Amino acid sequence: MSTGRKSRGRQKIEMKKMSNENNLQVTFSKRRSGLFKKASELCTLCGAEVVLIVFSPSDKVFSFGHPNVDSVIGRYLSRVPLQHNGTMQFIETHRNANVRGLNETLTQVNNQLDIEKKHGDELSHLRKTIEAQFWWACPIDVMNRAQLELFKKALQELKKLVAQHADRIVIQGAPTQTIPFFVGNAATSNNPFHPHQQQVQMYPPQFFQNPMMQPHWFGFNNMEGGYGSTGLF
Amino acid sequence: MSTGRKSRGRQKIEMKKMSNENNLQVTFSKRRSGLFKKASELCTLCGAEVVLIVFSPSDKVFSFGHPNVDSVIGRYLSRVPLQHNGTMQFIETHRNANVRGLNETLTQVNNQLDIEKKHGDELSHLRKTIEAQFWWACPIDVMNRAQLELFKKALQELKKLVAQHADRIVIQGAPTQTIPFFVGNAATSNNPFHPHQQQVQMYPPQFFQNPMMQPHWFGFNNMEGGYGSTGLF
DNA sequence: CATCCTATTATTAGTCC
DNA sequence: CGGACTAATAATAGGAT
Repeated sequence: MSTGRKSRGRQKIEMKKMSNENNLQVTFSKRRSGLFKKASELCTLCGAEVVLIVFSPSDKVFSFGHPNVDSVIGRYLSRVPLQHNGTMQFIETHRNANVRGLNETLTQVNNQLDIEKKHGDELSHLRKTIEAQFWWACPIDVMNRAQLELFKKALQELKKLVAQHADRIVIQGAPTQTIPFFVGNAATSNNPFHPHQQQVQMYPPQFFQNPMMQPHWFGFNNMEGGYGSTGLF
Repeated sequence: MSTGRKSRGRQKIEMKKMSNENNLQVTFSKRRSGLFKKASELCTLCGAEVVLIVFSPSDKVFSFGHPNVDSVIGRYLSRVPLQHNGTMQFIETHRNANVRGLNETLTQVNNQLDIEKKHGDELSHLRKTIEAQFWWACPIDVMNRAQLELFKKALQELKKLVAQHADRIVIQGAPTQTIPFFVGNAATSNNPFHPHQQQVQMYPPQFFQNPMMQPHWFGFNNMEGGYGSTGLF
C-alpha cells in the first residue's frame, strides 16, 4: 500500500549464513517446514524410509521418521560400525518411539480439532449471516426454481460434510481429548494441512497422571550442557 | 523430436505411492537429490545441525549430516530415554498397527479437510452470487404454492441441522491456541558449509533385517524442552 | 512469531540420451 | 541411474498484518 507494487516477490539470496538474526529465524522456520514436507513426500511417493533430525540454532530439536525415527536410525546404525549397539538399547529406543508415535498422533488430532474449530466458526458465521438476512426464507416464493435448487443442494452438501467431520472428530478425539502438555509459550498451530511439526512430550502413563509433572528424561532440552559431542552416548 | 511439442512440462502428481516402478525410481533420485540439497542449505543458511538418512526402496542408504551424521544422531539419542525392557516388541507391534490405522485416518481427514475448505469457499461465493442476483431479479416464478411451502420447510430443517453441527464442532473444538510450538529465538553458530558436502554412503542390500520395522505409519515429531522444565533427577 | 500475499526463483514431471 | 531440456508447479524472500 505504501508503494504501488505490493511485493518484490521472492529474491535470490546468497548461500551463506544469514547475517540478519531476525531474518534467519524466519527463514529457518519456513525452510525447516519445507524440508520436512519434502521428506514426508519422498516417503509417500516412493516408499522410502527416512529420518530427518534438525537442531535449531537455539537448540530446539525437530524430527521426522518414516516409519519412525528410531527404527530408521537403528537400521542405519546396524550397518555402520558403531561403538557398540546394545540390542536392549534399541529395543528400548524403539519402545519409546512407539509411545512417542502415539502422542504424535494425538497431537495431530488436536491440530485437527483446532482446524475444525476454525472451520466451525466459519460455518457459524455463515449461518448467522444467513439467519440475519433471512433472504432465503422470507421471499422464498419469489425465488426462481433454479435458485432454490441450487441453494438446497449447497446446504445438503454442507450438511453432509459437516456431519462427516463431526463424526470423525468424535471418533478420533473422544477417547483422548488430550491437549498436549507443553512447556513453551503458546503459538497457533501452523500449517493446517501439513502438520509437520508438533511438540511432543510424553511419559509412561502409569507414572505420571499429571501432565505438569514431566519426567525429566523426556524433558529433553533441559540439559543443554555442551553439545559438541563428537561421539555417541 | 518425436512429438511436435518438446515437453509438457512439469505435471501435478497425486501425493500417494507412485504406481509406475520406473517412474518411481526416477522420482526418487530427483527428489532425494533435492531433499539433500535443501538440508544442506538449511545448515548453511541457518547454521542448523541436521542429519538426514534415506533408505531407497531398493535398500540403498544415503546420508547427510552436519557437522556429521554421528554427532547429530548422538545429540538426538542423548535426549531420548533408553530404558531396559526386553519384552515390549509384541505389544509394540500391536500398538503400531493401531497407530498406523489412526494415521491413515488422519491422512484421510486431512484430505477431506482440504476438500471441505475449498467447498466452503465455493459455498460462500455461491451465496454471495445468489444474494446479489436476488435483488434485481425478482420474477415471480410459477412454482406452485404447495411446493414452495414444502421447500421452505425442507430448507429450514436443513438449516437447523447445519446449525446443530456447527455448534457441535465449536463446542468440541479445542481452544484455539492449543498446540504450542517452539519457544525459539535465534542463536549463532557459524559453519562454513559447502553446498552438497554430503557424505553419501551406499551399502549392499544384504545386511541385516531389523525386526522392528514393519508397520507403515509415520509422523512428524518435534521434541522440545521448555525453559520452565527443571531437572528432576 | 505465525500468516497472508505476491512476485520471483527453485524444483521437478515427463521424456530422451 | 545420472544428465539434459522444457514447461509447469512448488517453494519462498520480502513485506505487511
